[in-house]
Amino acid sequence: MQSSLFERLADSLEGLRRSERKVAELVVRDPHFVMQAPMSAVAARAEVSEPTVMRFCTGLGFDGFQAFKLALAQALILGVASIELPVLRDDSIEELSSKIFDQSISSLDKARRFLDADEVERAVQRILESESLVFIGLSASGIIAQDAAQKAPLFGIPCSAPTDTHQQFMEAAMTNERATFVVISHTGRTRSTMRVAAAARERGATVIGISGDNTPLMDLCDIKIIAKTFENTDMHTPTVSRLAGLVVIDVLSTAVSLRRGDEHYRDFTRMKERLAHFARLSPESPVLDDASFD
Amino acid sequence: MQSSLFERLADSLEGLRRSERKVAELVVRDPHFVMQAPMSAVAARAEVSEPTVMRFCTGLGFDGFQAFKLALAQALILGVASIELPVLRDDSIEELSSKIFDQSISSLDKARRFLDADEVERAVQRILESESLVFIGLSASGIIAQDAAQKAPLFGIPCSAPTDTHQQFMEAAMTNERATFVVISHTGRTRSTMRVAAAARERGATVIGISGDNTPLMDLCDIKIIAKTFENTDMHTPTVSRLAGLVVIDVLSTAVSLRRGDEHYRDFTRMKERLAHFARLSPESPVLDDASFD
DNA sequence: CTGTTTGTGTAGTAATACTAGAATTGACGG
DNA sequence: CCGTCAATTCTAGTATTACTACACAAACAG
Repeated sequence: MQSSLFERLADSLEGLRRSERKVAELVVRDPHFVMQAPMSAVAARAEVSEPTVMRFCTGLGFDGFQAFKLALAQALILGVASIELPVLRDDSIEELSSKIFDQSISSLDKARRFLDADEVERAVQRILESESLVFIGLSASGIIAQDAAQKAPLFGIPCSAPTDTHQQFMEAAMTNERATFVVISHTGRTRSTMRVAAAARERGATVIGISGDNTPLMDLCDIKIIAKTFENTDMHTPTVSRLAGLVVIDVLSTAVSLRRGDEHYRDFTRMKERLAHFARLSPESPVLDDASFD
Repeated sequence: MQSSLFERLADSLEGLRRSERKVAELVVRDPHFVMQAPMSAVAARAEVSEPTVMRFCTGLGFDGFQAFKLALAQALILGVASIELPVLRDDSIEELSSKIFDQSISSLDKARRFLDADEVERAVQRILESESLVFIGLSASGIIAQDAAQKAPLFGIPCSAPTDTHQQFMEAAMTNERATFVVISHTGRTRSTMRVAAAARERGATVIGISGDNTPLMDLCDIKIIAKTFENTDMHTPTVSRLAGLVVIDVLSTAVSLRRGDEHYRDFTRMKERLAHFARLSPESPVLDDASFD
C-alpha cells in the first residue's frame, strides 16, 4: 500500500524541524502555488531560506525541488477532492460535475493504493478451488453484488446474488464447503449481512469480505479485502464506495479468468464472438438484439 | 468539453512545423523522459535546438517549458491507460490491479471531459417537472438503472427500474407525458432498449438517453447525454463504461436534489439522520440493522 | 535571380536550482 | 549563569537551466 504525497506529508509533519514544517504547511495550505512557483517564491512565502526548501524536498526522498513539484502536480490532480470538495447549493452543473467526478477519481486512486494484493491473490486461489459463488450485499453494496454475478462467464462457475435478506440467509444456511461467499458491505456493520456471513461460514463455505475498512464484518471472514474510499461527510456527496467495490470485483474476476488457463480463455473469447454474432439481427444491421453486454 | 494534452497534441500534429513536430513526436513516444528531463536534453534527443522546444511549448499555449512539463505530468497520470494497457496472462495481481484501476480512472476522466453540461442541465429541468422516473437498461447498463432507482430519495419522485425486457416494454407502453424515461445503453444499439425508448416517446413521455456516443438509440431521445469511455479492445478488459454511467447518474441525482429547494433538502437530511438512528439496534451498538445505505 | 516570408539555430542573458560553509540558535552539564 | 556542543538555519556563491534577441538559412513569389 503506497501512500499519496499528501498522506506522507501529514505523517511526517510531526518529525519535521521547525522551518521545514513551515514549508510543509505552506504546501498543504496552497499546493497550487507551490506547484508553479519557483523555489525563491516558496522560500519567501514560507519565511525560510531556499536551502531549507531544498532540504525539505530531499528529506522526503525526492531528487530535488523540481522532482518534488512534479510529484506534487500529480498528487494534486488525484487528491484535490479530499481537500476542497463540498457541493454547494448554487453550483453550476459544470462545477457539480467536476466535483463529483473529481471525488470519484480520487476515491478510486485511494482504493487502489490501499488494496492488499496478497488478500486478492488468496481470494483468487480460493475461487479457483470453488464450485460456486454467491455474492451478498444490500442497497449500494447490493448493486455491486448484482454486477459481480453478471461476471459469471469470467469466474467460470455458477454465480448468484440473492437480493432480499431472507433469500440471502436461506442460501447461506444451506451451503457447503465447496461454495464461496463474497460478502459486501461498505460500512461492515449491517446486521443481516453479518448474519449471512456467519451462517455461510458455519456451513463450511469460504467467506470473502469486501468492506471499507477493518470492520466488524471482517471478523467473520476468511479473506478480507479492504476497498478504502473517502468518507461521505456531506449529505449530498454521492456514494463513491460503490465505484471502488465494482473495480475490486473487476480485478477479482479478471484475475480468476486469466488464471483459469487456455481452455477457459478460448471458451470465453469464442463466447464473446458468438454473442456479438447472435445479438446482431442481420450481418449488416447496426442494431443489436438483446443479450449483448450492454 | 476540454480535451486532454495528448488529444490536443495529436490534433495539432498536422499543422506543426517540421522541427516542432519532432518535439511533439518525442513527447508522445517518451513522455516520462520529457517530463523529468531538462530542456537541453529534450532538445538534444529531438535533434532540434532549445528555442524550438520553447516555441513548441508556447505554441501550445503554455507559459514556458516548465508549465508544459507540469501539464504533461498531470496528463500522464490520467492518460497512461489509453496508451499502455493490455492485460497479460502472467501479470501479477499487483500489475493487474494497477492496470484496471488506471483504466477506470482514465475512463472517468474522459467521461468528465466529454460530458455536455447543457444536456445534463436540460435533463435536470425535465426531471424536476416530472412526476415519475423510469430507468431502463440491460446487463451492465441494467446495473446502472438499478443504482439510479435506488436514488429515489434524491430525485424526490417515484423511481422504478424494471429488469426484464417485457416489463420494461409494458411500462413504456402504458406511460404518459408526466413521466420521464432514462434509457441507458453503452452501445446504443440494443434493440429491445431502443423499442422501449420509442414506445415511451410515442406515449408522450420525455426520454433521456445515456449512451457511449451518438448512437442510434440517441435518435429516439429528447435529451442526449454522452458518457464517453475508452473502447474495450481487449477481451479481458472489464466493462469500464458502467463506472462512467454511474457517475453521470450521481451528477444528475445530486443536481436534481439541490435544485429541489430547501424543503426537500431538509426532508432528505432528516431522513438520513433518522435512518442512521433506525438502523442502529441500540444507541451504543456498532452494528447496524438492515436498511442502512450499505 | 532577388526580395520577402517563414522557419531554425547561435549566442548571450536572466532566472532558478543547488552546494558549501559560516552563523545562529537551543540544550545541557558544570 | 555561562560555555560547549550539537542541531538547525541562513548567507553567499556556483552551476544549471530556462528564456530572448538576433542572425542566418530555406522556401517561395514576383
